[in-house]
Amino acid sequence: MNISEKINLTDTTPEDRSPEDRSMAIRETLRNAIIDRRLAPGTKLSESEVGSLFDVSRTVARAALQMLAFEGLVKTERNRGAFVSNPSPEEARQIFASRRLIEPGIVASAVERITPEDIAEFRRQLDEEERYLNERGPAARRAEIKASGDFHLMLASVAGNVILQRFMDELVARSSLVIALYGRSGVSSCGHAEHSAVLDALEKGDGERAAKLMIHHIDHIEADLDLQLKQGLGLKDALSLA
Amino acid sequence: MNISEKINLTDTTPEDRSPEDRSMAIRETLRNAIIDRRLAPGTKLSESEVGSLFDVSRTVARAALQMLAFEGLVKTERNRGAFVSNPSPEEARQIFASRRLIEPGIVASAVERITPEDIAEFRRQLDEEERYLNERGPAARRAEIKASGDFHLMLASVAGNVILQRFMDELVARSSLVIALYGRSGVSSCGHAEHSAVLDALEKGDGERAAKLMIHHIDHIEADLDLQLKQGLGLKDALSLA
DNA sequence: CTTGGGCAAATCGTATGCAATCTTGGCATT
DNA sequence: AATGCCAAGATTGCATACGATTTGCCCAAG
Repeated sequence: MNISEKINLTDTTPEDRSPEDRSMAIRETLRNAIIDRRLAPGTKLSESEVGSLFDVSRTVARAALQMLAFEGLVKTERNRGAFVSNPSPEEARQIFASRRLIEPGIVASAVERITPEDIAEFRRQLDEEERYLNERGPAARRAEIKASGDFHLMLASVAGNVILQRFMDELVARSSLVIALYGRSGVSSCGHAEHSAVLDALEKGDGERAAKLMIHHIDHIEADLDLQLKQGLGLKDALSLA
Repeated sequence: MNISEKINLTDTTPEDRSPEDRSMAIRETLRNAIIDRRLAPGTKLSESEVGSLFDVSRTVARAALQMLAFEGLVKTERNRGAFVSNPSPEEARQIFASRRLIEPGIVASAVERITPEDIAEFRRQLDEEERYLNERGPAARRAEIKASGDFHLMLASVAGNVILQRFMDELVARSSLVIALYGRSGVSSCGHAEHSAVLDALEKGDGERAAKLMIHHIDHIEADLDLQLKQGLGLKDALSLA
């Protein structure tokens, strides 16, 4: 199967494609394709394929894949290639444990720095979320998941700590993979309401409450997963390759 | 100045130098050189220099530098090269803010998983710390700083969350850079006692107290820094290049 | 003496070639 | 029929070559 159909090469604007750093642009495009599930876990991303897709040499394609490997979105196997990550249930648990630790802190910072303009921006974002929520079809689903993650990333951005922001970038992206693999229900139907609630608390300056709501939100997301570890077998990776 | 004298190429054992992943080994060696200050902030690390030093091509040297750039230990400037990071005071604050957020959580996980064998290992580690503390000379200083960071990394390891462990890897390494730049006193003379106190609390199973001690410990480290922000100029990077 | 332009050196960005390694299909053997 | 083995194909790992960009120096002009 050719992955080219799954990748929208135009979702990075042409002029951000500055004279340089094409590998960064490729990383971004692949990242987006992965987090909104156009590229399923287990998909092979060979250097030559990626390279020819973006019309660059293997060198720069490789650089992009290395970056993705570093943030845990792809796994590379020696002399075999790069594959979209297939997080284990244990990894999933650790991802959410990390989020439970970090996000309340982000909320606490955000409540002190958020501006009315930020609030308005958040409202727009939530409206968009809701719009996708009411649409049908896989495209809307994907957009909804993406938008849902963006809420958390915007929050991290408002918090103003670029290090935590990068950590959240990684955690949100990997969460999306996990949800793709282990999610059971119609995703975050509850998620939207919870996002709103967090934002309301932030607007009132009630950081305490916002943090609590955020933890509950994360709990709910994780509770919606089916993380039975039918592990113990090393071949479960092979089985989930499909 | 040649950086070769500053790098101990043998500090990775020859046989861990498996048939492959030389870039990983190079990254590790450079990392160690950076975090214990043999390579000062601002030092230029050109691809060819690193390559010839480790007797590899620029390709693999470049991969190592990319990884270091990803974890914030070096900064790369387009068409100019890679330089050991020169964290700004603001970055320093964000690093410690992140640690204040993450480390208490790590302690909380660790207290539930720590074994008597772990405790013994920690004691050994603290003894080593103390030994360096009582020695004189820059080498002992460097070793002390390294050992002090290792305490936090061991804790993360015991906590059992590989994601947080990786975050801590980055934060501890960058902290070392920050201390090198902004530290004022005889480093962690107090640090050792505080490490012991945290361990004691862990041994007693008092996670609450251990977490509090850890926060105070981080506060003390940061309080020892001189983080006056004479910023506002974009060229401050150039000034601090020395 | 200072300033501006231009040339040379150094360094990075990228493409490509070759060797090593892994996978796959078929064939022989049990 | 099942298993083990071997050769061919494919893919990565690495090195090197070439072009682009930046830097620093030197010299000339003011």
